[in-house]
Amino acid sequence: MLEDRRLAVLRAIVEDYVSTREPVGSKALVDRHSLGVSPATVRNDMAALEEDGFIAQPHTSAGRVPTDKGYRLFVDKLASLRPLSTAEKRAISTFLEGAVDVDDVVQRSVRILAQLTRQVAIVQYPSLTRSTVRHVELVTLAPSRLLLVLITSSGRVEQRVIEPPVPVGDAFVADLRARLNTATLGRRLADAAQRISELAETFPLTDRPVVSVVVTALVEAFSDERSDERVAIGGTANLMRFGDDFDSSIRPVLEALEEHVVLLKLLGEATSPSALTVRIGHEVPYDELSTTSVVATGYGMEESLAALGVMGPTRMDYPGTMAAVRAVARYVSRTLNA
Amino acid sequence: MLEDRRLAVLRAIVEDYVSTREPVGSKALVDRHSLGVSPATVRNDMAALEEDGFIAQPHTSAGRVPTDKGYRLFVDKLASLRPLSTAEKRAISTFLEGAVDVDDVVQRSVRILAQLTRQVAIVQYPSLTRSTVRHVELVTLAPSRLLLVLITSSGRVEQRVIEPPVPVGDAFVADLRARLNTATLGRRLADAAQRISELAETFPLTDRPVVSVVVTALVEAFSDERSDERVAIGGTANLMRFGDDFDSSIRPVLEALEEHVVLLKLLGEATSPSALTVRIGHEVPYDELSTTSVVATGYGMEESLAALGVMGPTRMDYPGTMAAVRAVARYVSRTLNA
DNA sequence: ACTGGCACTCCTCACGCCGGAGTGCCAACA
DNA sequence: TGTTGGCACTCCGGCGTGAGGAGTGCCAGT
Repeated sequence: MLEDRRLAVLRAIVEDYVSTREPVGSKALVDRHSLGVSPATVRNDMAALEEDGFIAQPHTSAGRVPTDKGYRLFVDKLASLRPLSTAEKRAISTFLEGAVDVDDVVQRSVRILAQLTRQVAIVQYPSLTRSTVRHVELVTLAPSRLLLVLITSSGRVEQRVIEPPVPVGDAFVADLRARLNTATLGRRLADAAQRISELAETFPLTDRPVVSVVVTALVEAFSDERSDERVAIGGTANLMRFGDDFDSSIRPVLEALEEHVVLLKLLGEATSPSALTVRIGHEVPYDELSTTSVVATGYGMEESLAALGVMGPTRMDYPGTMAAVRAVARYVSRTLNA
Repeated sequence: MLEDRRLAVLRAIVEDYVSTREPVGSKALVDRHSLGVSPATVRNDMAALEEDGFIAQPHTSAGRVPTDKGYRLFVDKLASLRPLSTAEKRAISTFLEGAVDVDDVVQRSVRILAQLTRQVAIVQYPSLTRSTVRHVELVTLAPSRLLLVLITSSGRVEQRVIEPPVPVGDAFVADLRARLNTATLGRRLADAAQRISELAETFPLTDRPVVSVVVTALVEAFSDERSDERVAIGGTANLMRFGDDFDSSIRPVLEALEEHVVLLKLLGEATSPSALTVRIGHEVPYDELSTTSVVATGYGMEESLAALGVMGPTRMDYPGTMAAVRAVARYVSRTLNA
């Protein structure tokens, strides 16, 4: 009972602080929430919460502000995901359905996510590594110039221009193409790379040099992780709403946004599509971002798996943000799968 | 002589204001520049310049600040492009040479441009419309599922998945592929679109429905201007250096950066690779951006033409910025052409 | 045409004051 | 034991005042 009320007080503090952006005092708290007790009682609870490190006061005799630990408890124990309105769901759904290819899906996702959460949104491009080979195409552009095209089940297309050491005939190319396809079709990329490396050895020695360059290029395309490293960003203008101190709060975020490696690390741990990862303040693995939180999750099916999320001030609307991130991830997964 | 000195005073005011960010007074001017006259004389000149609308004072008895008109005169008449150091040239050159494909060139350009100018850099992806068809590939993914891949001379690849109304055989696909290629190879995209529209009519009536969807998709890919509309952005963190008012100065820029259409319009007029376009303050076609300037230019050869530039406060280092923009454009053109 | 001097304007910053919100503590009460 | 009202205390933040300084415009002198 006593514990219960303290948690209720913490919840109220978090909610008020998130919406007002100002330290919240005992009086204001009982006014705005029906806690059924007097301010004096609340003060006692606050003192206890502060003792335990869940809240803090910026200055003596100012209102209380949640600490990172306080937000953590709030997220873990107190927050129920606020379900999105059907209008919002519809918006996500129809907006994503308009996408014409994978890139477009990613770009639309980042927009809708930024719009829903009113934070900075980050979406990682789907990874190739878990997807499978849908088709390998080998085209003669010129006698000693081949075009290699790899199409994956995730809908991504990688291409390479290859210049074999000696000119090759059409028949040879056709044969090679057929063999490459039978060896790799439907396999996972890492698996397929293995297969074609073996495949090279079944060719007569005279053809080896040509086969070798093709295989090398293809293996490179398989393991090409550039698309893993790509991210789309949106909602930068929402940084304005931080309203916080310029230098200590916004600059690091803008700088992080330029460093895609950093963003990937922030999204990094969130690989599972089922779980939401929430990093609050100092839990974020960069000191400069210690006043920001990251809410992320994985999306996609096994064959094209990546992460998306948002970045914002620790003082953010966790229930709403978490719900939005989860919802967008689900719809994106569904869209990609269709 | 008298006119000459007034212009010298204007130049000095612009330079000082750009570097100090503070209104500049007559005393400070004669101290920092060897004008050979007394502050009182300078004051007279200033009064005349203000009369003509080239400078203004924020408050009575404060220093003078250049107006948009003043900056305009400065860039038109007074500014000599400050040549880049050889170290900077080397940096641009080697950095761009490391690029592996067109996308990479664009992304590297935007980085180097942001770094050199310390402003927000914008680079439009090269346009397809002037490039030629290098190869059209048609692949059977499933009996009634085709993949269409278009490779252009600019190195860009567009792909579409097509679902023909009836299943098609491999022989038919091969024939269609051959015909598409002979009809379009080496032609400009707009031209090629024309050809294949005609091509459709040479097929027997029974095949028309299938041919039709393929042709439609290909024409769409030809005329697809999405790549025209794509832009890369960098140096957002440089916004911090504005140091100006948050809301009136930075917010509109951040918002513009989200609206790629706006950015394209800003770059829009700059299509010629030879000329620099400088829009100062109110000359920028958006009211919200009336405290920012845009320096842009075209880049690339005829077959892949686009624009790049930077965006910053009107109070920017025009000589340096213009030189950097021009230099990067040249190096990018050279890199793309190689 | 340029210069030095001078009175005037007006911004900026520092200081000090005061009000108000909030706290902690205590004594009283259920 | 937990809750409540009262009370003295703290300290932030806004505001008016005043001194200082940078800059201007004007005028008379060269």
